Amino acid sequence: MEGISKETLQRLPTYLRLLKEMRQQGIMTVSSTTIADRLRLNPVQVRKDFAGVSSSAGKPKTGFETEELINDISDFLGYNDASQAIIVGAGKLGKALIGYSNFKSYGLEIIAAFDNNADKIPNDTHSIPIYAIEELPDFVKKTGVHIGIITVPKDEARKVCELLVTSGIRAIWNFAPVHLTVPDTVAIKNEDMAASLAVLSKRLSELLLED
Amino acid sequence: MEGISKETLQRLPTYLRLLKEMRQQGIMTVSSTTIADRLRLNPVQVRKDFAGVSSSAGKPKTGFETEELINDISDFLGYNDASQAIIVGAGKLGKALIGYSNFKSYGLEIIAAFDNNADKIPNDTHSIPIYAIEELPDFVKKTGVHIGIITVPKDEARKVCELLVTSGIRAIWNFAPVHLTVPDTVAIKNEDMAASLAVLSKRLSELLLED
DNA sequence: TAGATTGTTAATCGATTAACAATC
DNA sequence: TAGATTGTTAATCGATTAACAATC
Repeated sequence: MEGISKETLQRLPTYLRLLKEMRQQGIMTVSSTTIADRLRLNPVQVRKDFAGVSSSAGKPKTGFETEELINDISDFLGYNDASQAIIVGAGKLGKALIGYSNFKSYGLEIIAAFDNNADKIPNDTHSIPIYAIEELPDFVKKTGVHIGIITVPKDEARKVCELLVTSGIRAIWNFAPVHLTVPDTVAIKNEDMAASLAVLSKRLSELLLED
Repeated sequence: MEGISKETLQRLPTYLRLLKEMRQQGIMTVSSTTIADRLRLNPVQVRKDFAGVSSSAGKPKTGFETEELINDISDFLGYNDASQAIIVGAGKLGKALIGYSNFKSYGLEIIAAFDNNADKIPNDTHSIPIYAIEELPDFVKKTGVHIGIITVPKDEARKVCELLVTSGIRAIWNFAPVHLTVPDTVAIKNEDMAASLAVLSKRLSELLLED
């Protein structure tokens, strides 16, 4: 229960995707070796990760039941009971995330968007309402929503973050290119494209040197 | 030079942002303690990270020169000579990334987009051309572009990835919710929203339990 | 000088992996 | 039975942090 490291936690969604893919192919049972091969991981690591979240043991010689693993991991990640979230900033990135239908299968349901120019924004395609940002605090209080997603330009991000915190939001997913900090009573995940890009670029330049 | 861990590498862009912010405020010199406080890190870690990328030492009692650090980190990350990239998939997310003007300051220049329905896509706002996907291999060969960004729906991602690899792309930044694997001669970064969300959700539920 | 801050060495911590007995 | 695969203990590896002398 407690023994799950952050690293394990981050691998779980990847396992889940692969397992679902395998299930679709009619694969009923899968070994840690197979999974490790597909994901370029160590089989011992895979087994340890599974042991942390799944009560059902694997069988020597056969491996794990695909279906059981899918259930256990989904449960552990809370994919079966979605949490509600609001998003602030209905620009391109905001809309992309709103339209990203997969979120629901990841246990996240975006129920409303907020924007400075709520009235100017054509509410095409999307089924969720867009409100003026002034209505945010009341909305949060009324609905008790816990998660806020920030997709505003970087100059507004800090202000929006504060507003979310004072309104009672308890978890913030920040896509603006600023490092936001919050009180200890609030969880934050700074989604840092620049950091990802740095890793990729570095590997690329190593590869190019090898040629 | 080689001594840079992946973790350090990922922290560098964060340092850089903070340092630039400070420079704008006219702060000429900064201590590792100050930076650590702002970013919730350990000051020793900050100093070690700096030592890995910057030749200029800090001065006891005063700290580091903001400007020098900015230069050294920017150089190290290659932000001063942008790499060219192409993007495959000009849907909402693709357009959001294309329009994300900040990339250039991160050393990434997106020079063209490719899409199944290139002709149907209104090439609004954006200055880069959108081509049919069939033209991708020739384009890559002609321009020698190294980096490919995948923003197609998940069912097409694998196919697109293969196309990129066979066309000669050497680094792939994948935003589709699939775990892609590539030959060792190609660098890949699977941008995994589900993994980020898992970490955030877990912290949130821990917080809510504390209440 | 006294005090803040540096750079570095050593200790700690945690995650990954190797080794191996158990078992289907 | 023989062989593949499991779960777990111990060894390894690497990153973080504590301790501290050096110095502006």
